[in-house]
Amino acid sequence: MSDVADRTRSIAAPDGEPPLQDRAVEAPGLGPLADSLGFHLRLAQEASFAAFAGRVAASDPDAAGLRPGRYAVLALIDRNPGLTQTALGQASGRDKSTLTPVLNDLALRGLVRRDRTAGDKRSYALTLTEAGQSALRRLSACAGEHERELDRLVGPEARPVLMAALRRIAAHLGEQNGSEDR
Amino acid sequence: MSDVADRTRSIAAPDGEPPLQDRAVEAPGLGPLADSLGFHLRLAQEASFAAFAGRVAASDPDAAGLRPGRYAVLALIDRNPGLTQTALGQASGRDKSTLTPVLNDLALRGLVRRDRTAGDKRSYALTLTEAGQSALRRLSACAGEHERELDRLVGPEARPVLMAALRRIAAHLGEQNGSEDR
DNA sequence: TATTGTTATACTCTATAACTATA
DNA sequence: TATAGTTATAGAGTATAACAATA
Repeated sequence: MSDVADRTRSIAAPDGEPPLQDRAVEAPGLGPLADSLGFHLRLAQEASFAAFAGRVAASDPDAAGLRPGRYAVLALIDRNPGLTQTALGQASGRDKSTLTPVLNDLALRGLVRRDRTAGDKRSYALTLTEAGQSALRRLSACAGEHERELDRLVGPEARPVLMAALRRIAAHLGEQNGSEDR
Repeated sequence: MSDVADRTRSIAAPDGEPPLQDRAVEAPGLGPLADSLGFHLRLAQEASFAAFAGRVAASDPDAAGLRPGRYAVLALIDRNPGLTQTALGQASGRDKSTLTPVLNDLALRGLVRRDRTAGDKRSYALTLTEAGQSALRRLSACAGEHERELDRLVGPEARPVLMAALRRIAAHLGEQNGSEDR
């Protein structure tokens, strides 16, 4: 425990990794993370997120700032015109307070309209403006390319397996956590 | 386009979703997101993250605040004792400046030691303290349970397919984005 | 009383740029 | 000049709690 450099040289490589010397200096090993689904889920999600954002920014300078989260909001409103912010929050798994600044931003960009509903004067009916629909079309094109790239990487046989696994993880773990009332 | 409530009632359901009426009111449809790998990657990752954090908090009140990111840092240091902060950043895909507060926190908790190296006086050699090793053991137990739960959800045949797919996504999309110099 | 959306506030995670001390 | 780590700062994303308007 006294000689750090020495310990660095004498790391064992128990499971699944090539036993290298000086690995800490050259290329750190992942240890137990190397075979962790949770860890790789995070890496893949981050990479996917960044790739989508990069694709959007590259294809349309105006759409800068329309990250995946905004795309999801626009797509959900487009698909469910007239829905309320609370419903949108439930659909996207966010608190209603989280959506206020998001919708402010989207309304300020002229992409989303908030109309008071006739029935319940507390809530807003959310719809896309013309500009919002056109922005969504452009984002959808990027999303389509992105999805095709993911499909290409994953491969046609693995895709349904991957989707089913992701759905099961989200559904079953999501029940336990975070779904309290939101 | 004038009657929002009417539009809400007349949504078509092109691909893969049950054609429901009043869906915006009852249960918003996901539209193109329903079959999106990227979207489900995000949902699954968030659920996994929350489940891990919840498990840690439940099993050990002292470990509150040791989220998955901290676990990864501890595991990487344990596996690569003596590595520098820059190397740790590269291994975990974060900028070095991101790690400064993280390591401050872990050092303050008495879990990580930063020793000046003999060779290069600019860098620190990172190691776990006794407390750090014991904290990592407890976290690893939670991580193990978490991984087993993921395995159970995914199923034994799908697991290697899922891992391979996640690796490919992270590796191939990660190359294009975000890997500039970090 | 309960619910919709807003506000105030705070916390986490992340990054860039400028700085220091070394190299 | 270049690198290791820190600091200052900023921004995105998230949440909780309290509030006003409405139900």
